[in-house]
Amino acid sequence: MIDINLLRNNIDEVESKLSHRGFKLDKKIFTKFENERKNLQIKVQELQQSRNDLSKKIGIEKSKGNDVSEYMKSVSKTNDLLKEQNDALEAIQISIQEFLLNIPNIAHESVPVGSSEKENEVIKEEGEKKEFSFKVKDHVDLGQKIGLDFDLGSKLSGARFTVIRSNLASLHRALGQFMLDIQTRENGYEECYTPYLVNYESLKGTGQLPKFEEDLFITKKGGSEDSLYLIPTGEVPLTNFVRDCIIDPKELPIKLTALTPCFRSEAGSYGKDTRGMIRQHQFDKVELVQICHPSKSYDVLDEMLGHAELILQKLALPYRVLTLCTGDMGFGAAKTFDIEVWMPSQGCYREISSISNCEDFQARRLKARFKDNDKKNKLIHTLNGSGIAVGRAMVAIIENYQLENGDIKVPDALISYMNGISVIKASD
RNA sequence: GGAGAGCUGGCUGAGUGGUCGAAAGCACUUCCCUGCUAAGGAAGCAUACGGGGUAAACCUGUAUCGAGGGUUCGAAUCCCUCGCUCUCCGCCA
Repeated sequence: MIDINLLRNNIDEVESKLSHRGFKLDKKIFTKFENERKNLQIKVQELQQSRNDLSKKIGIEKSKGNDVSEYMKSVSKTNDLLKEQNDALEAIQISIQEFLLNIPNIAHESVPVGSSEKENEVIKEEGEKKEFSFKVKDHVDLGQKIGLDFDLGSKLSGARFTVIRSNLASLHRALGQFMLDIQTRENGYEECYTPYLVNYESLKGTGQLPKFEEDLFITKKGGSEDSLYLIPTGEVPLTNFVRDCIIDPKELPIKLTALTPCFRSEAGSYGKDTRGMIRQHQFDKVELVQICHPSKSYDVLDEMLGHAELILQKLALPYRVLTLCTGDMGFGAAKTFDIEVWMPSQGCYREISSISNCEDFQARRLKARFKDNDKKNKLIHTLNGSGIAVGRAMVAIIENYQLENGDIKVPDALISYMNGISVIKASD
């Protein structure tokens, strides 16, 4: 949520900045809401004041044994008027709140302006792309021989679900453990285990709700109206740790990580990446979250990029880093780096990690603050990133580590996690 | 699943219809005193959102005692619904 005061004071500037990300700000309606709100609020508060004064007087006079019927008459008139005005005020406040909740974050000034992924800026390319002396296969062809079963996933659950078996399942597990170990032991994050089902408030806090409900899976308790949502990313539970908290600045930065499954309905992506396990309804990811002082968040963003890159470096996978342009960023982000890994079969890079600084956008929704030196409560900044997506990392390994006979070499960094297995054999 | 107890400010905890945003203690901040330490004294000390003020200081209002609704001129206090916590029993990975 952006600061309402920005809209009150600099609405034209906000409008122009939001237009860079393809968001049309309805200035007229906001101004109308605000004027109404102001008038109503003043009226309501005046009425409340006079009711409070009168009620107090009634108490005092009554205790003296005086007649209070005149006061009673007057206060009941006030109350009728108050009820009417107050209802109107509540309605307008809800409208304003809804309006605010649907506005995306404002991009940081360093973010390139653009309308689509084409305008994203490549910052760097790292790692060496292997030269293959044979015709490379994609992970679908390779995977089917070593335990990647799309048909079975489809039978159990439907499209975009996959079963992984045998040594490949071990590799998948090894990847998750490996990443979590790096992030905790080398990069200093606290390992967390969190719920995978979260409530409405949590998703509102990180920005998925109310706007993006169609991207989520919703569950219902048997026989109950209450619903819980499957997390679309570990960012949701981890970032919500600080919801409704006033944090001692000595505790900042808070660095959290968790290996969680992620559930996404992928409602808007029919026909995209239907082959293979690039885009699934369910996938695992090691999430990194930092809660930090506002003055530090851009340093932290760079630092977190390094934390994600480290995984790719240790796995010796070629990758590149992009700064997303204004038009390609997520709803809550002020600035986002994407890491893309090299996929030999497609001859292109595919997203494997995304690291974002949300500045105070989530913190405002979360009411996550810290006590500053001047003793005022100020909003903290939140950052999140993948460190990194497990399923896509596995796909990248299958493709980049393939041998001519269809076997997959296990990256050196993972062998110890694989009980010494160094090759996943297609012939087994 | 059954039975019971509870939810008040950073914490402990009083408050069962009126002048209560809320006693008291702890913690914290500033000041005073005492040559250190310890102890003592004074004041301050919730949050959000408004209005005034060029702005800061400040002045002022409203709301908030788990959440929502109700009764009432007036609710922390009474009623209803929900959430959460704790204890005991049962069940269970």
